[in-house]
Amino acid sequence: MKVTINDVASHAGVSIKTVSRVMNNEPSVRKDTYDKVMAAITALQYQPNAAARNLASNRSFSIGYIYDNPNAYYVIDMQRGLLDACRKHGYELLIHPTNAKSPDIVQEVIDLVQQSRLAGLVLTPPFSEMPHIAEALEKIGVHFVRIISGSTPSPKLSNCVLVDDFTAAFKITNHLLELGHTDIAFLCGDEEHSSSGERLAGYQAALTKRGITPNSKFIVPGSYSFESGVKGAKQLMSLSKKPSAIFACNDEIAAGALFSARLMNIAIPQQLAIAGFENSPFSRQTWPPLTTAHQPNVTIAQQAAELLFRHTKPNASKTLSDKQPVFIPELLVRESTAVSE
Amino acid sequence: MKVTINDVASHAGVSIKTVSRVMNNEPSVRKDTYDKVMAAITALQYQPNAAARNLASNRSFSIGYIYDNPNAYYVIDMQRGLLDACRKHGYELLIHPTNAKSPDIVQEVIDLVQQSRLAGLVLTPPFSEMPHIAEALEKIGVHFVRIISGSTPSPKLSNCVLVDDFTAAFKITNHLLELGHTDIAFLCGDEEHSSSGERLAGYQAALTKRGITPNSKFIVPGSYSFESGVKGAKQLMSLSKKPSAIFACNDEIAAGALFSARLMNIAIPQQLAIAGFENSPFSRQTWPPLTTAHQPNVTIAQQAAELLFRHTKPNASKTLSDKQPVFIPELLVRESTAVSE
DNA sequence: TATAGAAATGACAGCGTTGGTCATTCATTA
DNA sequence: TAATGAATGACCAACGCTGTCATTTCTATA
Repeated sequence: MKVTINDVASHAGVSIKTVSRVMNNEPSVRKDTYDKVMAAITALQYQPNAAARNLASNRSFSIGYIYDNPNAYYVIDMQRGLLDACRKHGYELLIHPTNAKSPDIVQEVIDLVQQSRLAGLVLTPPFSEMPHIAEALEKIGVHFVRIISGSTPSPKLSNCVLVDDFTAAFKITNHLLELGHTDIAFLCGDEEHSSSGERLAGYQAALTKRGITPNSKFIVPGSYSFESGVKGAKQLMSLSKKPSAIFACNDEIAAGALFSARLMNIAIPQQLAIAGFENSPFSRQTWPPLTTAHQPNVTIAQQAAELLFRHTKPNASKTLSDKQPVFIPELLVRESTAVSE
Repeated sequence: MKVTINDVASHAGVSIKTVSRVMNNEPSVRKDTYDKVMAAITALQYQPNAAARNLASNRSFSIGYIYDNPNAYYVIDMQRGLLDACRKHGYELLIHPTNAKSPDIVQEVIDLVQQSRLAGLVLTPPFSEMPHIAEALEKIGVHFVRIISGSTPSPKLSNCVLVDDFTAAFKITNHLLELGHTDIAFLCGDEEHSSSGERLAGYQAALTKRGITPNSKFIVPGSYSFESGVKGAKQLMSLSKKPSAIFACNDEIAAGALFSARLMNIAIPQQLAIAGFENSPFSRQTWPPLTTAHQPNVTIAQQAAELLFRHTKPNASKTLSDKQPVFIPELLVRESTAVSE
C-alpha cells in the first residue's frame, strides 16, 4: 500500500541515500544506477512523502500565489497556468487571496511564506508592483516572480514576466484611428496598477504619432470596475465636445461604458465606438461584442511558474533560456468598433 | 527566529507533552494549564511545524477542493468561503480543478487524496453527484462534504450541504406568473447537474399549481453556457407559439438568451421577460439587468468546510448543531422581468 | 601496473512533532 | 484522612526523508 524510499532502495539494490539522490536530481549518480532506481520507482509507483521531505530538508514543495484582484476570470486563468506548471514539476500551489491595502500586508506575506515554508511566490498586480513587498521578500531570501506591465527586459527585472500593455494599447488606439476616429477618450483603471498607466501611455503615443494632441478632458480617471465604466462614459458623453470612441482600460470598464451608452440611448458602434482590454470571456457576450486585446493569462502564469522553478530547484537544468518572456496582447476586433455606416 | 514546541513548553513551565495536548485539543488539560500554554504560544508566536506534524501523525492539515466548473465567479466564491474556514481552523486549501469526464477520474481523486494525505475533501457539482466518487472516497475512508441540490435533509445526506434549487425555481416561476405570464419557457442546464433537474421541477410545480400544464416545447435542453442560451432562445422564438417569458437555468444562459433577443430585435422585457439564476456579478451588468435568484456561495462554502472540520478534527467540540444546512436562494427582481406596460 | 584523485555510494544521525506507556502529582470527595 | 480519579510529566520510539561525512569504486595518468 504505502511505498517508502526503503522499498525502492531494496528493489533497486542500492541504498536509500542513492534513491534520494535520484529523487532530487543530485549529481554523482552513474547513469545505470539512475536507470535502475528510476525503474524501481516506476515499478513500485513510489511517491515520496512530502511531509518527510519538507521536514528533513527544511523546505517545502509548494509555491504561493498571492492576489487581490476582483476579476474572477483573471484569477482563475492564473491559477490554471500556475497549477499546470506545478503539476509538471511536482509542486503544490497555495492560493492566498488577501487585501493589498491592509496596513500589515508585508508582515502577512512574510508570515505566509515562513509558516508554509514556501519555496517561492508568484505575484500579480498590485502586489508585483509594491516595492516594499519585493524588498521584504528579498530580505528573507525567498524566491519570487512578478508579473508586471513592461516592454523592455532588464537585469533589474530578472524575476519578472512582462506584459507589454503599452504596445497593445498603442495597437488598439491605432485601430480606432484607422476607423477614422479622432476624438478618442480613455477610461483609466486603478492608478495603483501600472498597467493602467502603460495603457494610457500607449494610447497617448498612438495619438501623438498621428499628430493629435490628447484632449485632457478625454482622459478619465477611474478603477478597474464596471461601475467606473458606467460613470466614466456618462461623464464623457455629457461633455459639450463628445468623443466618438472610447478606449476602456479593461473589458469590465468597457462593459460599464456599454451599459451607460444604453442608458443614454447611444448606439454602439454607430454613435460611439468602444474598445476594452483583456479578452475576458464576457467581452464576447456583451452587446455588441467588444473589441479588445487578448492577454494569454494561462500561458503567462505558466511561464511565471517556470521562471520561478528555474530559480527554486537547486539542480534543475538551466539550459532553458533565461531571458525574460514578454507578452504582447493581440488586437481582437469585434462589433463594438465596427465601421460606422 | 524559529520557535519550537520546546520553547513554548519551557516558557509556559510545562512539558512538551502538555503543549502537544493543547495543540491537539486533547482532553485532560486543566483550564489554567491550557491558558498558560496558550499565553506562551501567543507570546512566542509559536507556529507548529506542519511538516513534522504531518509526518508524525500521518495526517495533514489541508483539505482539497475538487472542481470542474467553467463558472469563474462560482469557483472564486467557493474558494473564498473554503479559505475563510480553513484559516479559522488552521488548515490549508488545496485546489484541484480537473476534468470530471476523464475516464480515470476516480483514480485521480484517490491519488490526490493519498498523495497529499488530505484530511478531507469538498465536492461541488458535478463531482458531488457522482456516486462512484463518493463510494471510492468512503472506501478509502476519507472525509468529504458534498454541496448538492436538495431540500430535505436526511441521514443518507449527512455529509451534504443542501441548496434548495427547487424552491428557488418555484419562486422565480411564481414571480413570472404573478406578472401575468402564462407562456413561460425553461432553458435547461447540463443534464448531469441535478441542479438543472431540480430547477426544472420547481418551474413545473409552480406552473402546475396555477393549473398550467407545462408545454413540452417550452422546455429546452441545454448546458450551463452562454452559447446554450443563445441557441435556446432562438429556438423558442421561432416557435409558432412563442413564450412571453423565459426562465433560464442560470445567469449565463439568461445572458445568452438576452443576447439572442437582441439579435432578433426582441425588446426585453416588453416583448419577452427573461430570468436567470445564481446572481452572478454580471447579472447586474447585462442590459437590462437580470432577475435572478441569489445563491450565497461564499457562505455555502464556509458551511461546507465547517461541516467537514467537524468530522475531521478528532477532538473538536461537537456542540454545534449537526443538522445539515439548507440554503434557499432568494428571488432578486430586476429589469429583465419588469412589468410590461 | 600502480596509484593518486575524483566520483559514486553508503551508514547514520537528526529534522520537530506525535503517540504510547507509565510514573507521579494534584484535586476532590467520602 | 484516605481513597479515588484526573492532570501532568518523563521518556522513547516512530514518521520518511535529507545532510554529513566516511568509505568504496572507478578513472586517468605515470
